[in-house]
Amino acid sequence: MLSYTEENYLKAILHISSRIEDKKEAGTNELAQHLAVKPATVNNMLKKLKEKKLIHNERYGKIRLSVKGKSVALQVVRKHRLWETFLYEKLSFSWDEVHAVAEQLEHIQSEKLIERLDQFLGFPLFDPHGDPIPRKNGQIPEVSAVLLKEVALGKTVRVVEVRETQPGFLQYLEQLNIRIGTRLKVVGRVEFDESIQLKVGRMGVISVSKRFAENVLVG
Amino acid sequence: MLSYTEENYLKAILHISSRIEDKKEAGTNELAQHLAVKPATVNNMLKKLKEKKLIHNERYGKIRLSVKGKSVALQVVRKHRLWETFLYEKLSFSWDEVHAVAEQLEHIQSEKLIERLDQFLGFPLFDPHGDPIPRKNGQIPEVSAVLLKEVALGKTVRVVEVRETQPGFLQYLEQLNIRIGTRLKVVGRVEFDESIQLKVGRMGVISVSKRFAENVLVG
DNA sequence: TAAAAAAGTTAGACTAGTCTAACAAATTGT
DNA sequence: ACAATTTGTTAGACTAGTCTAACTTTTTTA
Repeated sequence: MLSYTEENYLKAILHISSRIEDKKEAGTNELAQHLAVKPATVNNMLKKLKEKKLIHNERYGKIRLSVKGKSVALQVVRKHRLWETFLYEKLSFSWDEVHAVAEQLEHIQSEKLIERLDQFLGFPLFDPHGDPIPRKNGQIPEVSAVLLKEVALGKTVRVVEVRETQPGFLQYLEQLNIRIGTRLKVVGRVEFDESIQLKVGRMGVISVSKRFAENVLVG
Repeated sequence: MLSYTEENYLKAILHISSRIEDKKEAGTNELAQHLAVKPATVNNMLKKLKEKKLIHNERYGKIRLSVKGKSVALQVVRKHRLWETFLYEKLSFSWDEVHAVAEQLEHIQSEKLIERLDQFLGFPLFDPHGDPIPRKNGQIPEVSAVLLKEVALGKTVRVVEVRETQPGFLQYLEQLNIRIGTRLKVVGRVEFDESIQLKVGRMGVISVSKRFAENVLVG
């Protein structure tokens, strides 16, 4: 049985190494920042995770999850996203409130609880932010989605997932009336700052930044 | 914000000191046994709890919760019992499975979560075991109820609680048109098998078993 | 009522997870 | 290419919670 802390390290490694954007392996500093601890602390923990064969890592080298480590991390993510779904759908939490509480709930140890919760929620494939919920066997539902940034002018698409989960961003989306499933039409592009003009549902046209368009996935 | 461990100590003190049977104050050994740690460990923790003004205790003296300590302990119990109710009612856990998982869930920190859970469950006053669920303000629902079995001949009473909540039993009650609030009049008793004759509402007389009468609380 | 038993306390040590400060290796940017 | 910067490592210390072993106080009982 892994500790709360160990689980968090594995989850953080998974998150960092599955960010496609840049490279694909986690480093000590990056991990430290992600977990809000000091690099020395990370280093210390890496030694333990290596001994437990949950990660591969050699001195001054990058950090990779072992098969076992990845499986644990995926189960933690599964629990996190199932709880988010529960909070959102059953307890009417708002989009931006679910994350913090799910951070705690994801560490509850009970196979049966998760099985039953999954069932109670109707075996959802995606959480309220549109992120895929790993299955019990570690499989991840496909998200055939594309960054809003990549969508051709004139196309109409549907919001499928939101990358950035900080409350401020989610509240902004809420304010713009954009949520999972909302239809968007790309009606313009501004070269100068790479911002994009969108028609939201049947409302007016709004302008969103490049950064915004990199954090919304559509399909 | 108290730690998981501190909360457990307070809860244990509350439990021990509210067992009316014997005396009413907790001792170091008793507490140690209840928490599955050594007396020395308890002693160590008592020092901390005393500093934080959560308990009253002097050298070689008994241990009592302070007002603040009791309030914390009651909230932990509240959370525990709400989660038990959730597991039982919504996730179909059985009577004997709920406790272990609720032990973990009771330490999740989120006011809102508990408020919403309470609401989601319909503000229950008693958990699946019939134990009262302390309210947000620390008030404990009165259990001024009596087993149907104990009711004197000729008396009319109202169903207050059902101890046994297995589906079969509940379906049986449904069939007899008995639910929370139903008026019952005890119109007869059979020595031989301790069964009881009841008049239900303004319907006819029925006969229920001893076992039945031990699982219905009235007041 | 005093010896035995039970209950409670203290000192000192260990583990997990964290920190700071000093140091070492790798990367980068002219 | 090599100095500067970034990244990673090590040693040593701290806190929370636990332990064992030795000790003290209180309670029980012969």
